[in-house]
Amino acid sequence: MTKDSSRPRKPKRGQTREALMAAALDLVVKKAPFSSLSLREVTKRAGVVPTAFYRHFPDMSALGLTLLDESFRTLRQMMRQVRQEELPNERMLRGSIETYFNYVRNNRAHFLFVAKELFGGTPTMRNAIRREIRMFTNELAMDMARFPFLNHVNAEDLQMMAGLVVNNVTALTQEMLELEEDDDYGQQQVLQTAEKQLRLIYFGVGQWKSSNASS
Amino acid sequence: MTKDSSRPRKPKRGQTREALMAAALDLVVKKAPFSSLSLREVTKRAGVVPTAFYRHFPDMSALGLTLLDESFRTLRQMMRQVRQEELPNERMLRGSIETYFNYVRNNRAHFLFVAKELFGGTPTMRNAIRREIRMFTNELAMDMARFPFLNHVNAEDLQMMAGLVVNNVTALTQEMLELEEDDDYGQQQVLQTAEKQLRLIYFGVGQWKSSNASS
DNA sequence: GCATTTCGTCAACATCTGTTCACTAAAAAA
DNA sequence: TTTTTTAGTGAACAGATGTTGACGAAATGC
Repeated sequence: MTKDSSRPRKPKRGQTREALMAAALDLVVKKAPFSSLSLREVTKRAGVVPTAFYRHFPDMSALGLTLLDESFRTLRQMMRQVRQEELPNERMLRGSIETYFNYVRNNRAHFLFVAKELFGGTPTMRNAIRREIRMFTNELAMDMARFPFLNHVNAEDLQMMAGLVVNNVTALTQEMLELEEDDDYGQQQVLQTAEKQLRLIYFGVGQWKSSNASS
Repeated sequence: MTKDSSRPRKPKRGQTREALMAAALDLVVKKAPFSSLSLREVTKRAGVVPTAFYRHFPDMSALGLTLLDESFRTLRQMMRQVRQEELPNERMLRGSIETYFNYVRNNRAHFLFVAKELFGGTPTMRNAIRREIRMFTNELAMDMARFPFLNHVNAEDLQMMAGLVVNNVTALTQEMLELEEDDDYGQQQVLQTAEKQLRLIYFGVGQWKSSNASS
């Protein structure tokens, strides 16, 4: 009986970790929130046996945190790049927005993952995400502090303004994620809305007087 | 053999439906998103046997939709009440905000449920929620259209402005829900931020000129 | 009063879950 | 090379899951 002399049935060795992460991300995109994925489901999609999972992660929540880290690592570096491009003014707005939303478009899976975990995840997960968002807010506030025309605005109010921007961009991102991947018209629509809304905020900021309580 | 002559072991009859809904809501608050609740879990907490579930709902997702309806029914009526209280101006802001956030505080469970389903739920669920939110946005835009000082703003831009407000209030609501129920300081903080942010938007709206494309 | 429908219980099923343990092929270290 | 460590497989477990069907008590209709 001619036994099959070549047996590279599992030629991939050392790539299982990445396969697991990709599988999980995939399932999140086209099925359910991460919190409701089962270990077996993920391993099945990754093409490995369930027990192989434990060679790479102690449990599902560890996978989740790793995925979260991956999601934000690339996002952070993009944000840094956007921030040091130009000094902000009304003209810069459009460019930044386009850069950001293009990034969202090209990293749909990661954003979907984060969006679903922002509320559906474990407390640990939720806190991690909120910490990142707060960090973005802080950085934005610091950037704004460097504008001459915002000199008279105190730190607390700068934080408030940055929060307003971040809240809105977050909401628009979620709106964008709900659209079909090929719905170019809808995406353009969201982008235009975003630009207008940020410009409106920009106007409001110009009118703001920090010291007022009720005068 | 003295048999127990009184056997009111399950004296509650006809209240199971409410018990199931309450149980589900309870579990959502202190455990996990609705999507990850199991039928057995819910019935156990409701104090009934799993099969009793089917007397009231065909499956879990039906329960979810009912819960969603309940959540929005009370919210809608409150919004209507707030809207017809006064004509909006800067002074009205504080009152409306307080009313709204008090309502959030008193209906924590329902809001938590909605927040977690907004992204974690099934497509059906998500669409239902987004439709409600869009309705609020539309109503707000219609209210704004009645202000004299917004006469020169076209319908599309009114929609955009209303969207900005709703986005932000939604985000702040979520922030509020993340706080402990007895964290009075934190809640007050969010409320103050909300007021400032809405006032800033109010300023921006005052500066807005609809017709401008780039001039 | 009796008949019927409503509504909850109980037992049982097939399926899926996370996790264990022993085993082995491949890769790295010696 | 030989040895050791790494990273996969496979069988098996106890428990939880959704759903079925037959049964009975309470509520309702007549």
